[in-house]
Amino acid sequence: MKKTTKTKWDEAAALCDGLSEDQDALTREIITGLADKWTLWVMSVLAEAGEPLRFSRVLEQVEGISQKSLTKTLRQLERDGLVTRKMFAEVPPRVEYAITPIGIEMLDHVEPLWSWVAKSVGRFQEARTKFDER
Amino acid sequence: MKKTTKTKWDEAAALCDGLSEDQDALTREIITGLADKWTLWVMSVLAEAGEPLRFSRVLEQVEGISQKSLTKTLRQLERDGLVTRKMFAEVPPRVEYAITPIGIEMLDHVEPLWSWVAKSVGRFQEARTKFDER
DNA sequence: CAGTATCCAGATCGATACTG
DNA sequence: CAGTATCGATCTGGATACTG
Repeated sequence: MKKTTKTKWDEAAALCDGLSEDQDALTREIITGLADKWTLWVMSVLAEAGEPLRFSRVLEQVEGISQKSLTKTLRQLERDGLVTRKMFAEVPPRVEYAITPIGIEMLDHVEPLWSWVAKSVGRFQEARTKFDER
Repeated sequence: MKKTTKTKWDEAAALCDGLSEDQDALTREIITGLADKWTLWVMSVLAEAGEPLRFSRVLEQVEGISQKSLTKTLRQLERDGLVTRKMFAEVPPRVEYAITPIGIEMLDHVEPLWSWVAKSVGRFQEARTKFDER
């Protein structure tokens, strides 16, 4: 019973065994980062724009985000190579952010999961209702 | 430029538009929950076990988790219908947790993303190195 | 055994004010 | 314009102690 391959999960587990401690931790960190409040939203805004956007454009399009959180989110994304930051030596200053190819790849891999959750949301609602009315 | 379909992301966006506010929020919440420190680990332990596990077995197998965090994680998973909790009226008490079919589906949909990140971890390391040495 | 209750340290995030 | 600095409310998670 324990040795049958019940889920595709085992494949991922095998893959992880081939990673160093650091790499495994980084993998987790990237996944965790994805679920941070604003990360996906910011990335999708940049992806949908299809062109570099200034800080203030992003700030507008990601409704509800604070300047501070946007700065932090963009720095993290830049750090991981998911977006680029280009500064122009002008007055007033101009900074443009754009999604990178890896960033797009990332979104493409997140999308199926997201879609599945969205499609399954009815089942989750049901589960919660049942749970709550006990 | 803006009207071309550049990413699969647009599909997900379209899907989300068909959801109510509540459903959209719940979708996000499920995704966010996935990235919580212990969620995936606990789920994969239950999936790999292939049979119900007692609280203390899970506590052992998820190294480093505290009792409190495990309780919280399991409650959330139970609430969303991803694991079941079965209590036996015995002394000493026995409680068994098992992954549900939806839970397995969920893991199956997380796995491709996880694998991609694991495979791409080298590129992320590179990005960070470059970022740090500036 | 399987929790709950309590305390506490650290992280997070928004709001606000200030600067090159 | 695009940040940084700072403060405070909120949340998170671990350690510890206690209970049906």
